[in-house]
Amino acid sequence: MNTRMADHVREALEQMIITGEFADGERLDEIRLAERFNVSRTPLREAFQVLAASGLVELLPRRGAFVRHPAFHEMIEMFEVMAEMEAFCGRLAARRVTPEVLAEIRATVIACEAAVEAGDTDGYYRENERFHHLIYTASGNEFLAGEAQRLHRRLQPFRRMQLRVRGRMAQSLTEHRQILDALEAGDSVTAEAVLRDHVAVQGSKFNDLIASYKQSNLRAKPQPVAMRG
Amino acid sequence: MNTRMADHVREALEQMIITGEFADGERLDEIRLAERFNVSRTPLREAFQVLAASGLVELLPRRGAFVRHPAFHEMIEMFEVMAEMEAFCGRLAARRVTPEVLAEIRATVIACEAAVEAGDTDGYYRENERFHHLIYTASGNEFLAGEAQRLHRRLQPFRRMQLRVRGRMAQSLTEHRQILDALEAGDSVTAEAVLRDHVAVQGSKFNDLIASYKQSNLRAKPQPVAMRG
DNA sequence: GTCAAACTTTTTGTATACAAGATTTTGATT
DNA sequence: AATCAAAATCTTGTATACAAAAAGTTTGAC
Repeated sequence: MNTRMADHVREALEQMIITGEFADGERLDEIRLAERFNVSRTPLREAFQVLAASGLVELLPRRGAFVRHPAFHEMIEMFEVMAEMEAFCGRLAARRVTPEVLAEIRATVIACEAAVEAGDTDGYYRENERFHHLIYTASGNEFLAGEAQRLHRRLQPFRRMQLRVRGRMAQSLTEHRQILDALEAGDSVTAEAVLRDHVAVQGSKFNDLIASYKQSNLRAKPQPVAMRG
Repeated sequence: MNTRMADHVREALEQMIITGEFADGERLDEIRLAERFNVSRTPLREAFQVLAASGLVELLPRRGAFVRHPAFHEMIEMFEVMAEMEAFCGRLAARRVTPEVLAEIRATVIACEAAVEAGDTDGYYRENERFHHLIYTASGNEFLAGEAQRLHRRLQPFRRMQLRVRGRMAQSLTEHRQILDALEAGDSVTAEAVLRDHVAVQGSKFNDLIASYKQSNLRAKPQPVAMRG
């Protein structure tokens, strides 16, 4: 357990930002937040530094901390990178995955099947997270796994939007099974290709994403180019 | 110009860590460093948070900030990811590069040729940095470019070690030219493949890296597994 | 009514103070 | 001499104080 207030505050703010509690460009008021979390400004400002490092807020010197939601094109860019990272994980995993991790992956696919049959979206979401996390681990490259997990986390809210689309869960499951098969067969080419398509935003997924992005409160407000970094 | 002491201190510490001024596992003494930089502990600690976020130091609650050099296998993992990111940049760049950026890339290759002929290692190093940075930009994916640059920066000292190896500069240059040709031809397959091999640590490069790693003062001290994250 | 200069209020960045948790030292005991 | 516990010392984490910069407000000239 971590006893540092700064860490606690960082986690809380991170969650608040990711769940869209602040509008894009909104200033994080040190004094109000300090009161709200019952801490002084010192740990709060330490939290700001970390949030800025992960890109969730932008620190303008002598102006303050401003929350920064990705513009639509930035989100597309992030998904493009995510797809490639997962594809790479899959390629490595097909060669390196251990029997233990493979067994765990198999278990999540079975759990996903159950969730789809039960129409349990939350359950599916949870198992889906576990599936992807395991793919990262299976790559046998801890650094890669860490980076993939970091980006995955960043995209969490947008992925959640996506899963709500009708029929998306069933299609996702089919792909999970294909990936599992490829890993079991040691087929790195298929594992890579299916994972890339699984994550990439293309075809009808693109239009679905536009729709959910517009509805969400994680939109970036359109701004003159000059104001953006 | 940034007037914040915290930022200045962060940059200075970053450079000191990257250039091997601290041993792996060494504790960063807040009081001594505060005196050295002529600041109080507050901005110093803000700098620590950012350094921790980028993995340069590890923050152990109520114990302090400890510098963290990558173990050899971690460095190999980072290069594996770097190779893949650059390969991806190359693939995208072959399709998306603008005439302006392509012209700049051409210019760096010419400058690299001059540096090799003059035996100017520093000059080559500088142009090499510019070349890779331009490849990232050419991908047309700003997020990808940012992440690639971040990792590139992290690997900076190890790459520098590598370039000192005899004959390495000339081989690097040949590959730069091949990459440029592929981009001009819009040949994404070749651009991707050559860039991957260009960055990847394999074959004789692996042995060279072992040698320079051992000599450098960026080694991680071997530790019982339990003590590592 | 508009604009800008001067003043006021807020807010940031940094220093300092202090409590609580680690670490080291000391000294007693075996 | 080795071991352990209590005391002393050092460090971290947080609160608070304060100077300087930014934002907001008033006043006055045109």
